[in-house]
Amino acid sequence: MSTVEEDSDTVTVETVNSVTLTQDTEGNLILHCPQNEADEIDSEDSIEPPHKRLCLSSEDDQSIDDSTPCISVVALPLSENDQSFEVTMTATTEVADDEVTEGTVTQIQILQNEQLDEISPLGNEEVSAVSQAWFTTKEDKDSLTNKGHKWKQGMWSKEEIDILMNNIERYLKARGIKDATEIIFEMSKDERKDFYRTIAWGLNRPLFAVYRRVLRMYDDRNHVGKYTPEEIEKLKELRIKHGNDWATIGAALGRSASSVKDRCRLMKDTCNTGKWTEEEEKRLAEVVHELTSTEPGDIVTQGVSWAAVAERVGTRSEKQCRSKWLNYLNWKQSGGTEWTKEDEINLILRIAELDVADENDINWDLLAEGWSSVRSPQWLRSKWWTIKRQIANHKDVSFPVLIKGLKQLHENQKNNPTLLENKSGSGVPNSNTNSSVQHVQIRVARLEDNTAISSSPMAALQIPVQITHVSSTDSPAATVDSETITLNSGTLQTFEILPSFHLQPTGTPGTYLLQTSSSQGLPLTLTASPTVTLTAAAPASPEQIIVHALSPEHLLNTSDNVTVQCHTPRVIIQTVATEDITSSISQAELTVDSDIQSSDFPEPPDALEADTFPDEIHHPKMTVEPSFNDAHVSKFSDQNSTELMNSVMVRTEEEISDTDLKQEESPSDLASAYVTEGLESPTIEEQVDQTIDDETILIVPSPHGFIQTSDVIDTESVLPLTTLTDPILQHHQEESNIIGSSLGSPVSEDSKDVEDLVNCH
DNA sequence: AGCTTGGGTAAGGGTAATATACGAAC
DNA sequence: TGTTCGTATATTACCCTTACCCAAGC
Repeated sequence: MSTVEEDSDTVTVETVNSVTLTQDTEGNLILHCPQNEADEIDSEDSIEPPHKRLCLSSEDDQSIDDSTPCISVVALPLSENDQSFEVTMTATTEVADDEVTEGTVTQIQILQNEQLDEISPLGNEEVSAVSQAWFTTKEDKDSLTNKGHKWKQGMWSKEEIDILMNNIERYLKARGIKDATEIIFEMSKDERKDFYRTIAWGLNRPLFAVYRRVLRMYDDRNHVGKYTPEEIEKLKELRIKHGNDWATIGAALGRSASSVKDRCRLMKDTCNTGKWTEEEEKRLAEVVHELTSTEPGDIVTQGVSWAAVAERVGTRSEKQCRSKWLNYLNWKQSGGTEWTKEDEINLILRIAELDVADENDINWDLLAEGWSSVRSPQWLRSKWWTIKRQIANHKDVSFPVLIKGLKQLHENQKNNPTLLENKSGSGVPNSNTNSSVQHVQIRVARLEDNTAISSSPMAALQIPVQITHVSSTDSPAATVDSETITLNSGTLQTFEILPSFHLQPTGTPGTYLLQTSSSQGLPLTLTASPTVTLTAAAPASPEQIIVHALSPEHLLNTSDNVTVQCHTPRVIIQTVATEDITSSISQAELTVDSDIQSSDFPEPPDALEADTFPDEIHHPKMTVEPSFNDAHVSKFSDQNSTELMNSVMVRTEEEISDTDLKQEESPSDLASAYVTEGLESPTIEEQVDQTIDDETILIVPSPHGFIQTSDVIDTESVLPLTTLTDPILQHHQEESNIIGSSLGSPVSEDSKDVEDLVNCH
């Protein structure tokens, strides 16, 4: 296991078997690693594996700063024979630029068990106590709560699912089992003895919740989709025949038990659909008040047995009753007022004031209290959901960042009422907040390997690419001409983090489609022949895209001229060579000396849920050499003895601007700059205009990506290649309403936003 | 016998995405 | 008057928790 010299920037890391990084509810990154050999002996048959905590802290910070990522190390039990090593970055840390102290150097501290409590009283114990205990009763939970334990409830995040899938994958690998369904559905309890406990590692969820989640995920009769009329008919018959034996009904229908149970809940022989009659509404109100012992006019949002209500109402299902009551009737009855734009702004501000790190921490009951235009806490939450969706990548943005972006959005609208007037004048309703959304999307993407790439001769050429996707729409302060969108300081910008992307082979050797997740259609193609070419696929967005290509060293060494071409208009491509970073900052070198294959790069959640697991996992050993500057955690491959260094950073646009200008002024400084050919160079003015805002570019690690902080890449290391004019914008002006139709992604929404704004002028 | 472990079931509150209805503007 | 389009409302597939149960092992 690793040791640390705390009095310097350096870190000595010994070989570790396996490490998984996860994130707890406090936002801490938890690095899970197996026992080392000594530990394994010590801990044999012991109840708790040894725990080690890796803490990332800023050299000059006084305390644990909010902006400082904290990495915790927790020992993760693996099979005894497994000496392999794997680093999986599964947590995301987002650090607002303005919270970052420039020049901070982050150290790694790896502390032994006895020191854990000094870092976090909850920390590791919390993880094990919650996720390793099977508890479902209220008493069990109360007991844990009283002991100070907290755990996550509600919907599983993408990160959690990634951790879970990763754990399962490792469990399977360690036991040479190909298919998890063998364990879940075929093995006896005894045979799968430690399965759930093992895969629950790193998840701050009750074991029971993990169990439920796994069953759902692997049940191929789940997620079957909409029920056909034929299925409904058959379901009715089966219901009569088998009553509430959901397992039997489900088996007969090829659906999961919970699915048929849920579907039956929606069916009532006497159920009406569509608009509620006055009579029905009256009845619903009477029943609700009667069953809750309340008076007409009282606000009732909780403690209602909707099944009982539906029973009494007679013509509606429990879901219909609940929905009608919470979203309309109760509010109407109690003399509620209409929801206005001011309410919307108010909601954002109020949520911001709560200063919660996680949306799950919002107390909607409290928030809704005494707010006459709020129909119910549940309604308010759904309202929040629609507001949230103004941010295209809201799912991939941390909550604080999202709030910040929304605040900016609305402040801008407030400060620029002409924006709304203009929009109104051009036929766009003011209330259509979506059309005024402006985005700056920032992401740190990871190189996603896959089987197809692995089998390709070009697979070895793995180029970690950081993409900073800056999408900003126009504002009255901005100038729009036929070729460019120039952003002035008044321009509203919202930052978002794009999710991970994958490299998809196109069939042309060395050419990959750079594919983002389903909701993120980033129109870029990465061509990796001996050169690296980034090509925008049409239709591109009228946004700025800043691409940081972090070239593996072997690539740099073997190819002097890495060419980055971007045919997307107004795309700023910045390549960041590993050595640039190395020379300019203190950093860790992560050396890989055994294979890592596609299996080390988990499939996206969708694919995971479809049970697509790699058959083999290779665990390269890793050495971390001195001066691990920051939280650098990467995926590695030695397929070509590649030493990869991925880094994550937080930069301001000013920094980028500086760099860009520097680049313009002294091209000779481009020690590792890659020449761009046939591309239009941006004017300095453009660059300044684009970056004059004191806005923050937040670049955060994607799950399985890398961690970064502000000082990882300095201005010297980011080398702009070019900016281009925006053909898409031209396209917009030539034939509007076409853009984005084939993308169906937030990018296309962005395009539309710009289009709307352009039309205003 | 009683407790613990490792599940298992049903009920029902809830979420998120989509479909549909509605109404205002053109 | 008809069409279009944005919004509100309704629907529904799926998610998650709670409460309770059970059997085997200790």
